[in-house]
Amino acid sequence: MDSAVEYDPERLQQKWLPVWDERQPFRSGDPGDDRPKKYVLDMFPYPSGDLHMGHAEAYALGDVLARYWVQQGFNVMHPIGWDAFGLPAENAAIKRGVDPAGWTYENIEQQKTSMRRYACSFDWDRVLNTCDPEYYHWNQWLFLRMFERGLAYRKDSQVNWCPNDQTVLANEQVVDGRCERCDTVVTKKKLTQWYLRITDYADRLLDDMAQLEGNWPEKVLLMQRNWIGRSTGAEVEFAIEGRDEPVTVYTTRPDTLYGATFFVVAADSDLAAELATGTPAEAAFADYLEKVKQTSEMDRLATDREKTGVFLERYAINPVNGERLPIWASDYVLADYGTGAIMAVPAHDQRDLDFALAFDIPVKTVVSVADDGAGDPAVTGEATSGDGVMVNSGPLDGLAKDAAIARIIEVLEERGTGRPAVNYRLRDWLISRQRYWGTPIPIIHCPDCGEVPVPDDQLPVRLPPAEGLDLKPKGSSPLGAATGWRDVTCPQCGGAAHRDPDTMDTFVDSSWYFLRYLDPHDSEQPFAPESARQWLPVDQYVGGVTHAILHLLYSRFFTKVLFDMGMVDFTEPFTRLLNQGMVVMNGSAMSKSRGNLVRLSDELAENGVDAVRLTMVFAGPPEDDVDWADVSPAGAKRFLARAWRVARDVTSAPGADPAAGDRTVRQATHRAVHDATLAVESFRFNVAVARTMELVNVLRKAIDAGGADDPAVREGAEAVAVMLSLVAPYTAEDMWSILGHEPCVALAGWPQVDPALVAQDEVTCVVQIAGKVRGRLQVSPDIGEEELTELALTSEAAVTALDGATARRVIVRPPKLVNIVP
RNA sequence: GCCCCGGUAUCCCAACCGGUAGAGGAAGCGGUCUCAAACACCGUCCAGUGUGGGUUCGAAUCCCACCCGGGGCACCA
Repeated sequence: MDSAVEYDPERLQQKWLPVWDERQPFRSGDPGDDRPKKYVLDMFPYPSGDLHMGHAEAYALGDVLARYWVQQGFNVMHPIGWDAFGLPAENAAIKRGVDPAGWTYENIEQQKTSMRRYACSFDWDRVLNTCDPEYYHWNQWLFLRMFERGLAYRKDSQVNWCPNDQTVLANEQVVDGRCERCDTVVTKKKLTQWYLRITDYADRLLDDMAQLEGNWPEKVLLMQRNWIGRSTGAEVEFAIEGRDEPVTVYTTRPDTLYGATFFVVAADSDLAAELATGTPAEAAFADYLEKVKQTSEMDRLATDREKTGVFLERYAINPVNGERLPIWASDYVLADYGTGAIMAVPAHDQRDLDFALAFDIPVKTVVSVADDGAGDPAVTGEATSGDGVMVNSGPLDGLAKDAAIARIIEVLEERGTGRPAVNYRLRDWLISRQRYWGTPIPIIHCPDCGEVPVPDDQLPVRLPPAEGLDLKPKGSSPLGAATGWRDVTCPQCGGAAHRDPDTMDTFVDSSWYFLRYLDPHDSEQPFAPESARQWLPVDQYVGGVTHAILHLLYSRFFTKVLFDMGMVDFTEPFTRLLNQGMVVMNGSAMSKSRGNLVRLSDELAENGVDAVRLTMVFAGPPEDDVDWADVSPAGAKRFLARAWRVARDVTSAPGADPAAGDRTVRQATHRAVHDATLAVESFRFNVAVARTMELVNVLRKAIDAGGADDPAVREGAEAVAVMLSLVAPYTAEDMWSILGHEPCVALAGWPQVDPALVAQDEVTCVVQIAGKVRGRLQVSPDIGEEELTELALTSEAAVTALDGATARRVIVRPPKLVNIVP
């Protein structure tokens, strides 16, 4: 051993990083590796600046699992890459007047260096950057395959527009009416944009969640279910007076059709405009529409907003009873859900009731709600939406809700004026972005041929250099100004044409990156299907809950499309999901403006990589937030030093037979390993660490009591080194070395547990009298029920309590408890 | 408003199927080391599990109601 007799994290980091770089213990691509596979995936980072505390937590947690599976003898693929396209990088580049590419690659290099030092078990041969042409080439290729299948299409519609970022946003990127990135209030704009037909997959996205049940956080599944929002009901056709074509509405409550007293069309729909034209209400409608357009998305979302609308002086005819229903235009009906028109049943729908009461429209009860005293909705102002008995509903009278729904659908189908229908909240995924730093959409617009795909052999369509382009957001893509890039000849007719100037949403990049890790340099295909069969699906995915809808939903969608294309043989990409919490400070998110930012680099300098990693893992359950004010990296460092000194103080030779050692110490070791194993497998990493600490305490005491040369102490110290290798790789490696072993401790193998040493020799049995602990017995763990009863009844506590009487009842739970009820 | 998760010592957190409430850490306090201090080491104090009811021989754990905190959904017909 050298002169280093004290624990020095900095020294260990400098000592071992080069050794690992040389030995590459985490390579996963070796042919002939016959270990069973595990694919452990961390969500890849965005290269905006250096790594921060949030990265430190996420990657520490993922690494525990990856390293654990390696120790358990698996061939673990644990890759890392960079999600390198996107607005933050571009905005930062604009601010500094530099090229987004240069800026991005510099950040990637910096993060890569930090990441290596942070010592995660990544396979560095598999690194990918989504902004590399060799990556986005395959974004374009996949886009074209979707285009061929009709899954990528262009349409003109009202889209979400962020006035700050000057680009459109997907529905998923609008949170509470604001831009997910910059918090600006989102407005609407009518634009022709590219969409991916994710709605075609709505049912499968919903139904395949059964595969994930129990392996994904319930919360995430619930959020996805809500987001997809499947509802079942019926379409009903209403004839319109003075119009040839009927108008179809969607309703989940066709049973209440007899209760319809008016009809509403979305004010901003084409249908509303058409119906208003030529009526006395035309001017009033125009005024109203103007007002609606000025209402921001924010205000529109307010739940207790007053109902507004305008009567169009037109009537719809109820197909079941011929009643004339006045047609109103209102903004409480959405143009892009269902058909943009509804039948209004005020008695049994709160929104319709609010509207009816505001405009003095009759309310007609058709469901008699059970005798719970619910009054007439028109009087109480409370619509009754529950089950009940149908009344005033012709052939439906007397039926309950479900029967009435079935019956009315039959009636409508017979007459050809209705049918069962399913609707979704989910909308198609808008992927066009009017920004520079993204994947160019590989379509050429030709005046004669229309939308022409760029031929595969001309991919990738590379981004033109940013130099000379004005990247400032101005509502149209900067690429449109790159004339040399934009103007091309049509691949079909050879005429003058131009490239689509938009770039793809960066969520396209991350929707399939887990497949590209198989071979990030494959120049023939996005990934090799046979490699996918070997490695996929991902066994363990680790990432923040912020992506509960967006990224995870899109990835699931892409996977199903790839399945349909025959490129993968599974339908769900991520078998198990762990959501880690955030790192906060004094209960709130860290931010510069709040002044509560903790710099990762400071923490690493102060306490070392291992102590920071340990702090993250030990703070609590991984899903919980880590409050940096509540944890103690200094304490973590102290513990690591204690553990390290235990190894230093071991004097027995490597290979000494532990069986010759102290049995109590051995029991402590085997129990610690046993418990830690269960804890890691169930994501209770903090508990696994606590068990390791406990063992270190035992070993310290044993050494201080003269056991430095006890082979059982060596056995324990080696177990500590291996267990610590999941969390504190530098410390663990050095301990392993001090204990006389060659690197790498990461490959040492998880310690075998001897069940005989885990079992207790003797356990304390509690003797309760009427549920209260009154005595204790030392008994064998496999004591029989009868023997234990006998022992308990003759124990001092029992004899005193019973005072000669017979127990009324004796509950015996060997070996730990006897409860005597006198 | 609806749904989900959580409330255990001063703080962060453990507690397998209901069976002795405490594993681990932090802070505090006392001590050892030191000229002194820091570090380190040793020892030690601290709760009856948010509140109220119920089930049970027995409840932190199961059930009901409520309070508090966090999260999700919220004109989707």
